[in-house]
Amino acid sequence: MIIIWWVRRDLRLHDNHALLQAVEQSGGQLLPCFVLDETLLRAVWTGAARLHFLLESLRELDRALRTRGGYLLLRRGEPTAELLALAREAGAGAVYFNRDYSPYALRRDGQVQSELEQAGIAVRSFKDLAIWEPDAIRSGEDSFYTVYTPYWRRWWARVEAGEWQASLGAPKRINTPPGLATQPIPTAAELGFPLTQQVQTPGEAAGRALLRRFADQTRAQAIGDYATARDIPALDATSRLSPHLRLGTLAPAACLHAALEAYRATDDEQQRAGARAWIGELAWRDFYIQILAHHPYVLRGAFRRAYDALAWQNDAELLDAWQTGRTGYPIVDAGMRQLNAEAWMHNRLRMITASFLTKDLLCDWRLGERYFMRQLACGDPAANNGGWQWAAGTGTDAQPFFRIFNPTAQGQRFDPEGHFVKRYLPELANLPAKFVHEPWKLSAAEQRRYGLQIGADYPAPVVDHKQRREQALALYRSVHAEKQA
DNA sequence: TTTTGAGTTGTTCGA
DNA sequence: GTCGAACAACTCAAA
Repeated sequence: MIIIWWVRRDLRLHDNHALLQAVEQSGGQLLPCFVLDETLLRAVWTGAARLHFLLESLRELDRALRTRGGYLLLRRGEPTAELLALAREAGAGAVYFNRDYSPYALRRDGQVQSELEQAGIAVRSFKDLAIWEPDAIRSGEDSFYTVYTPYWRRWWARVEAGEWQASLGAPKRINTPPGLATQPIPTAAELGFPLTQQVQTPGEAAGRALLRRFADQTRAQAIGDYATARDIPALDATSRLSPHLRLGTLAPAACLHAALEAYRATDDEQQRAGARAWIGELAWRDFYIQILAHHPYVLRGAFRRAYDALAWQNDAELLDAWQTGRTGYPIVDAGMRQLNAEAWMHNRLRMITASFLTKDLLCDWRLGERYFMRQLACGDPAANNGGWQWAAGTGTDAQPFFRIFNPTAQGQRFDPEGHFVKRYLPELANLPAKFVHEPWKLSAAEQRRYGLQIGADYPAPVVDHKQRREQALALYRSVHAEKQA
């Protein structure tokens, strides 16, 4: 039987559950098909960087398929219609794909399943995107967790108990019938999304190489140092795997497998803590996938609905200053300029910039959420929404609302010498460490000495943190008072 | 059913 | 400069 492998956000040949099953069941008679869905091209959350990463990874996937006797079929249009047409054209008896859990994906996949089955075509889907799927981790009451820590305990207990197993490997030989209609893979620019960012290398080979670099016990010790070094943005101490996990050029299962090897290979408690911290990031990913699957309304409003009443100011000029990295707070601006330049931002900076937009600029977290989605190669609705709601204090964990990041203190704590800030704000290059996170404190003479005129070469702070902090506290208190009323 | 302990990542203030 | 307490109340999860 010929089987269609419906390629979605699993752009790889290794460790791919739907692909492995499809090859096994079809004896290699496989039609790998990606449907470029016009709905996604029109979505407000789509950005050039992620589209570029997707398309170039598809190009690489096609090349990899060709070395094994196959090729990629690219279709454009509505997935149900395209898959149905392809199945009829090629005489395929089944469609296999890996499950996805966003509201849009669930709706789309449900429709594909029912319409194809009505047409006599079998549909099978597989766990692949998550380590544990949304329904898999339940509390004692058989309900779903909404707090991370107990979720993590259960998640990790099941892994440690050996309940989790990956099926790893790649098909050696694929036989795709020749002569089927396929379209050339376009570039992002050809689809109306000119690329302006320096995006990291897409594709499966790059993803696997990054994981090897990060997990390699003998050389980098990167996983082992992760727990402490990951907070220093000037260091290259994070895995940089987020876009690969977003588009599936690397398997989450391969990540967990590598991290468990590192974890089990040592008795050194710091090393184990580092590995566990990184594994925790995979659990966070599952956690927010699960939150979105069970509470799809979070894409429209606050997880804790009372916080929908927050009266944001949404000042357009302040939002623009934040987006373009011109707030006058160096650690915030460096983070935003990293995002704009590279379609990626260090996690510590994501927290700092998100806190600043919501609690210093008093802008709705959804404005930041949308901007991140457009700019990030790794932008994922579940993780991005979870992160923003956490920063805004509207989300799953009961973060005290008075936990407001101080951009100066955060800079001094996590970038004490200003190495990171200076990399993205060259105008601050001559400043001594003492001033690098508060350049507005330079006297006129010092501004001349260091070649930096505040207000001309670099902006004065657009808001006063101390004052805005009080305003944010009052804003959140007002919602709290309303809840009591 | 009731009770109890705890909750990713922080800041400020005053001793 | 360092340290500990205060900053609120609420909800979740499990005993």
